[in-house]
Amino acid sequence: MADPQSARPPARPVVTRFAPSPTGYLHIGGGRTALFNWLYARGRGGRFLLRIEDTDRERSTPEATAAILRGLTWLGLDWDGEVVSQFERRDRHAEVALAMVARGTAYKCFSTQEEIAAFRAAEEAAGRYPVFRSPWRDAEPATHPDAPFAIRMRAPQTGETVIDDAVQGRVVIRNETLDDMIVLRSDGTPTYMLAVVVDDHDMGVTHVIRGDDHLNNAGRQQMVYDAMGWEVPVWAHIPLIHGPDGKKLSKRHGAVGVEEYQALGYPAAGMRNYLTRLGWAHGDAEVFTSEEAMGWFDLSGIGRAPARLDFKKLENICGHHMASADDAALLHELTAYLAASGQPSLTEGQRTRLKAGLYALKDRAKTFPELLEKARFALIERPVGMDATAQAALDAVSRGILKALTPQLRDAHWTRDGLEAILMAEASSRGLGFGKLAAPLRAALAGRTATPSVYDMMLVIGREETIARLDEASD
RNA sequence: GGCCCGUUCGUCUAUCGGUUAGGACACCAGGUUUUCAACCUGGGAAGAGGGGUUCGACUCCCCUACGGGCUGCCA
Repeated sequence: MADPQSARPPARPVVTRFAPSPTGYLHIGGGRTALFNWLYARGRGGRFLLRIEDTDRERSTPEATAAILRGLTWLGLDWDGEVVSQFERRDRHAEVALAMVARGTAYKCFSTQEEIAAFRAAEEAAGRYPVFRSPWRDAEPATHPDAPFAIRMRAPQTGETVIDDAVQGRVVIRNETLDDMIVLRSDGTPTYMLAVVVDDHDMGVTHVIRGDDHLNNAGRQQMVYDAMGWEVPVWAHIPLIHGPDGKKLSKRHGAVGVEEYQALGYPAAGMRNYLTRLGWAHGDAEVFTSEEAMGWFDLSGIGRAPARLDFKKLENICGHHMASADDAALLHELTAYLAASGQPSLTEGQRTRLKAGLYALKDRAKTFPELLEKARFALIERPVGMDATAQAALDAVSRGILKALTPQLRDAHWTRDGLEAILMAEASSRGLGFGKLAAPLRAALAGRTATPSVYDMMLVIGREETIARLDEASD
C-alpha cells in the first residue's frame, strides 16, 4: 500500500504560450520570451502554444501577425496547434464576465467614460492622484438604468494577494491597492486583463512565462482566476532586455526586431543560444545547442535583473555555431539571409563553388555578410576587382612570381600536397618566406589580401580558373 | 504621487553563510601562423552606499541612491 504522504497528484503536462499583440514586428525581447516558453515546454514534453492578442482593433494588423510568425519561424520556434486569435474568442470572454456578475465577483458599472475623465481631470487639478471608485459597486441591481455598462471586478479591499513567482519569488500585493478594473468594455469587448485569463485557462496553460512588466498585472489577473474558481498557473516574470546603455531597448539602440537580426546575417542557432544565455545561466555553459538548452532550461536559472544586449558576444556565439553548422543547412540559411536582406540570390555556379569551399570558410566567419566577404574568391567572375591593398601587393616582382608559377601549376597535382610542393619550392628558390608568395596570390585569386588559405582557394576554383586569374593579375 | 521589481569585473553571469569571488565576451601583452579569422599563454577588471543579524556575509534584514515596471473602457 502506498504511503499517503508520498502520494502526489499526477503532474499536469506542461503547457506554455507566447501571446504577443500584433501591433508591429516581433521585438527581440518578445522573441526571447517566446524562446523561454518554447524551451521550457519542449524540454518537458509539454506543449507550446501561440495566441495573438488582437483585442485592440485600432492597433492590430494582419501584417503584424504575419511578421511575428515569420520572426518566430526564423528563430526556429515551432508552436503546437493552431494560432489562437484572442479577438475571435470575444463571445467567450463576455460570457465569463457575465458569469462573474452572476457570481457577484464583478458588477455592472454605468459610469460613462466622460464622467470618469471629468473626475480624473478634477482630481488632478486639485493636486490629488486620481483613483476612480465606481458608485455602482454597491448599488442595488434594481437601480441600474437601462443603459450601456462596463463590467468591473469587485476587487477585494482588504487582505493581500500573493503572487508566488518562479523567478521573482513571493510578491505580496495589498488588496487595497487593487482597483475595480474593467473587464468588459461598454461596447461588449473584453479588456486584456479578462481575455488573457480566460484564454490561458481555456487553453490549459500551466506556466505563464512573460515579461516582468506584467508582474503587477498578475495580481489583477489572479483576482479573475479566484473570481471564477480557476486554478492559478505558475507565474514566471522575466526581466526585460535593455540596450547597451542600460535603458529599455528601443529603436535608437539599433536593431530591435527579430527580423532585423536575420537581415543583419546572424545565424538563427547562434541567436537562440545568445538569447537563451541572456538572463539565464546553466553553470559555466556558454555555447550549446537548443537540444542541450531544453534539457537544462529551468525557471530557477533565470536572473532577476534586466540584461543588456552585447553585440560582440552575440557575434562570438554566432561564430561558434557557424563553424559547427552542417554545410547544407548553412547554405540553406545563407539563401534565406540573402532574400531577407534584399540581395540577389546565388547563381548555380556560385552555389557549387561556395559549397565546395564552405569547409575553409565557415570557421572564419561569425555572420553571413562576413562569410560572403571571405567567400569572395569563390563567388566572383573575372575580371577580379582589386582593392587598394591587393593592388599594392602586385608590384613588378610579385607579377614575375605569378608568371613563373603559371606553367608549373599547369602540370601540378591539384591537391594540397601537390600545390604546396610547387609553392614552397618557388619560395625557397627565391630565398623568400612563403608569406611573400602568398600575398600576390591572394591578390590575384581574390582581389583582397585577407582571404582563406591560398591552397584552399586554388582547390575550390580549380586549375583553369586559378591560372586564368594569375594570368590576368600578372599582365 | 502610490505600489511593485531589480543592483557581483565594461558586458552576460557562477556563487544558493565560510572560495585567493569562478567562467565567457570585450580589452591589453606575448606566442603560433600564409593574410584575416581562429587558436594557445598571461594580465588588468566586480559584490551601488550605509546600517544591522551572525563566530563569519556577495549571500539574510532595514534604509538610501540609482535603474525599471504598474497605476487606462492599451496590451
